Amino acid sequence: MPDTAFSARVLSIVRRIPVGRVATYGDVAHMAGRPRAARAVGNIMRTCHRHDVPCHRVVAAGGLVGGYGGNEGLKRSLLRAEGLTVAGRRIRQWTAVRWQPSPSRRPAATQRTRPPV
DNA sequence: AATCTGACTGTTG
DNA sequence: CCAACAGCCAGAT
Repeated sequence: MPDTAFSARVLSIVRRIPVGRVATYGDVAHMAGRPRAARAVGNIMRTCHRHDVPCHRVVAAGGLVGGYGGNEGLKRSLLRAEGLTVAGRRIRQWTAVRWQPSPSRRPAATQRTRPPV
């Protein structure tokens, strides 16, 4: 994947997603400044094989697991290994595990690093 | 520059 | 709930 400003922003954002939390392709696109580039984010994830980028924490809209290079089972396993519960293609406790870097004005105080199990 | 390709998404039937 | 469709976007040809 090329070394563009967009992909660099996307990668740095994905790297910040905490263990046990997830963000949608659209969320990442929005954080990267391209609200409608969800599909492009998916393409970046698809071609990013860096071990320091937790691409399995980037999921589809509505709490769906989404794709993973034809190995969605592995993606589910990785998410479960981080404490998430996955039923079929859907992630449980969706609103609780969805990562939002700045939900309000006091991120640190309200921010939860791990889901309430 | 034009076209094709999807780890996407919202709408519609 | 599922499938088809139509937008959308960055990257690769």
